[in-house]
Amino acid sequence: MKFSKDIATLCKEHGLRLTEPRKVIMQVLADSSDHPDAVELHRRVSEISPGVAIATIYRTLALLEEKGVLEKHTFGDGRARFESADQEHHDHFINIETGDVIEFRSDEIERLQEEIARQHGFDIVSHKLEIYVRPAKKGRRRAG
Amino acid sequence: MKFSKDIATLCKEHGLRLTEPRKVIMQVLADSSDHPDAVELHRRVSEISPGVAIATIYRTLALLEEKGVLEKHTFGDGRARFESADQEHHDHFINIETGDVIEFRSDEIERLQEEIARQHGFDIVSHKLEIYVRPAKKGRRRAG
DNA sequence: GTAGATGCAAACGGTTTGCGACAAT
DNA sequence: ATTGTCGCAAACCGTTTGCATCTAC
Repeated sequence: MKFSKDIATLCKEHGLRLTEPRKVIMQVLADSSDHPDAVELHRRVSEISPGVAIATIYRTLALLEEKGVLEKHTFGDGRARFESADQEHHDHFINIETGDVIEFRSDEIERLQEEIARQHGFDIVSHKLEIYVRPAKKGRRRAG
Repeated sequence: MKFSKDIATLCKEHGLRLTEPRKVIMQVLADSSDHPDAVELHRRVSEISPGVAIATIYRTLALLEEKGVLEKHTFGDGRARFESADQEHHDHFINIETGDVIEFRSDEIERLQEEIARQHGFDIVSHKLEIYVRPAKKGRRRAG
């Protein structure tokens, strides 16, 4: 996950103290290429800094979301996942066989959404498109 | 909410006993034009049949989902909501000012999703598009 | 009569919070 | 020194489950 600025700068800019738990949590996020949930994040953080409480993970994530640094997503399974908010908006494929989350973007879909919302008399505040997929298997006829 | 068949028939067809709680739960669902969550459903059921436990609500909903009679949705707030599964697929607007859920359908968006999934080497299993909206207010400059 | 369904209460899993201790500024 | 942050444990909320009882078939 890529942040717009380095960790110390992000904290300073948002009036957050640069504490050890925060450094580790943000570093782990920065080093993650997937979308870990809080419990998985806690596991990874604990490998580096065993004392960090899961409450601190949640508080830090909530804080970073509040500051607009992270975006929260909930992909059906009840657990929240986070990603950097400074990226361009995108949607997600969720590979139901592996749990992997893959990002994609379609300007055409974005545009259609705007159009449909307008037709219904709405302004879009945000949206979420999740496509649950499995790897394409040509000629596949039954589940295997 | 409209079911494809009457309640007795639905139960019989799926090997479910036609019990009093089930009759009431399904009747309340049939009479609902919105998408109540389990707790709200329990509240409505309790007005008619005060003895029904919330566990029975959950069990009945899970059973009906399993039998393909209902579809489960989770709109961000953590609570599951249900709708009849025999309708044509559609997506949802969620009015963030009122909590109302409005259904819509766009064949064009459906088609684009298929196309993009194919480009990524995926088969779509299901998908979920939720557009969080507020009523359009022309010239609106600040929140009110 | 029997298996399935129910009510109750306790358990669950993810998340949040109150509190006193602690440490970044 | 001040105030934000921390770890801990308990609370929370929606949901699920074990168990004894009940009831539709």
